[in-house]
Amino acid sequence: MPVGLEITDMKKLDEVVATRKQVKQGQLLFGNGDAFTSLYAIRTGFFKTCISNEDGREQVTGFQMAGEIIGLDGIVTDRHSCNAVALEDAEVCIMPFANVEELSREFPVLQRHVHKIMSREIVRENGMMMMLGNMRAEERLAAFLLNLVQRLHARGFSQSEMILRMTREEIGSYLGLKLETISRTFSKLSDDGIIEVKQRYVKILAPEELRKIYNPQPCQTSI
Amino acid sequence: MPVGLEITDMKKLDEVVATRKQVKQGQLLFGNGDAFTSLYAIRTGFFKTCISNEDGREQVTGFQMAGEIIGLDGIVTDRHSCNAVALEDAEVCIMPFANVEELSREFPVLQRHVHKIMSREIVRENGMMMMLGNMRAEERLAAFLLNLVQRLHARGFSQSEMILRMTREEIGSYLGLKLETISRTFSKLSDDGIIEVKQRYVKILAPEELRKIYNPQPCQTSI
DNA sequence: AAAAGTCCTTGATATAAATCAAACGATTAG
DNA sequence: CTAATCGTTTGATTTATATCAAGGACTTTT
Repeated sequence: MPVGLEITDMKKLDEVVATRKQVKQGQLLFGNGDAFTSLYAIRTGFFKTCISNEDGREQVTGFQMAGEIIGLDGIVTDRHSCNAVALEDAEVCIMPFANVEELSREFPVLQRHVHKIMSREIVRENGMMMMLGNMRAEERLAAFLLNLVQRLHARGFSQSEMILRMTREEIGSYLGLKLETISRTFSKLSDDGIIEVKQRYVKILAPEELRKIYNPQPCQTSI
Repeated sequence: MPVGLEITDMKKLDEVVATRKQVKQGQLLFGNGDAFTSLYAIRTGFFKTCISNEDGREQVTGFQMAGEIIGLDGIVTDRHSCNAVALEDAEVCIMPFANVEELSREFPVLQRHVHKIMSREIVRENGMMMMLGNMRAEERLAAFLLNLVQRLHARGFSQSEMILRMTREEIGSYLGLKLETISRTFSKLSDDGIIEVKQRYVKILAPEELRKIYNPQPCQTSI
């Protein structure tokens, strides 16, 4: 799971911000099929993005927090292809994409910045494909927790404790697992003394152990 | 799996093309860690992109054919984070990214085009997350075959027959399955009269059946 | 404070896919 | 032409996770 310090994103994009918008917990910022007009920089709060199948299966494609940009999925077809749902009361800056493009033509630094944001998302999703295609439940959850706490730490929060904003079911959807498996894996990590879990509260007791689970040593082969 | 007619990509980007490059089957166009300088438009041939873990697990992140653009992963860190391997002798146009950005500032149409290419890749990877997180082996292979034949058809090839450029193992890596499962699933689809398979040759006999597997009807609930 | 609704945990069992193993077919090298 | 290699198929068995089921914990409503 690639990580980036997106916390400075907002600063550089301040100039293109037109207005702000409040989104209450549980509300949609945008939904599948909505016309695409703007990117959104999260100021406060926490979002999930998810897509759903014709037959109703849902896949969470990401969790986003302050300083991160959502809405990039809409550029290609001029319609959004996912739902962005606030998992807690949130505020976003609306950045009309026409403005972003206009200013990007004027300021190469902004242009490069926009390209990096999109490339970062591509690389993040490459990492997700590796997780979903190759890793076991424990590895996926370890990677998820490390990524989440790293991003929170970059925003000034603890590097070991956090309050999850999402349910076990949402974590499971993101990681390609069922909620029972998430729960069992939390319990396993807790039993092993690697984390402490109490509902939405998670404390990482042994970050090195967690990293080892995520990056297991290859088996030593003789000669 | 989202699809797009990327066949026109090259035309619009013709102006930024500096030079061409031949890549022999099995050779790397670029590799993980290489400095990022350029995007590449495939003129002829077929590529895979893949990433690998510290412990050696490999994940194929995409298969690319004529008209498609590779190298977007390198923008964010100025280094490539995946390997691009030619699965058959290929020729690419090298598009130095500095040129792409310069001309994008000059021509809004090109700027929009570049943004759409990146957004399309993000949306494609969202679809892959849905596949890897939610679908069964048969559904994944059906989606894969439909996507592949659709892209080939957009390039003037048959809409029912194709020669696969990749091994069962590479398909498996892409779809998060083992090669034996790919082989068994091919056999299953063949036994069901939906496709005809003979090594790398695949013919789709019942495209509607294949689409039904990909998009299974939700169970009819009473009332 | 009781009731209702979510969300979470844990146990028992089922299942899809992985793994292990062997043989087969196609292609390449000698 | 034969051997060797690589990719593929198929069978037997194992395993990780899903599914089904029940109860527990917290939160909100009344």
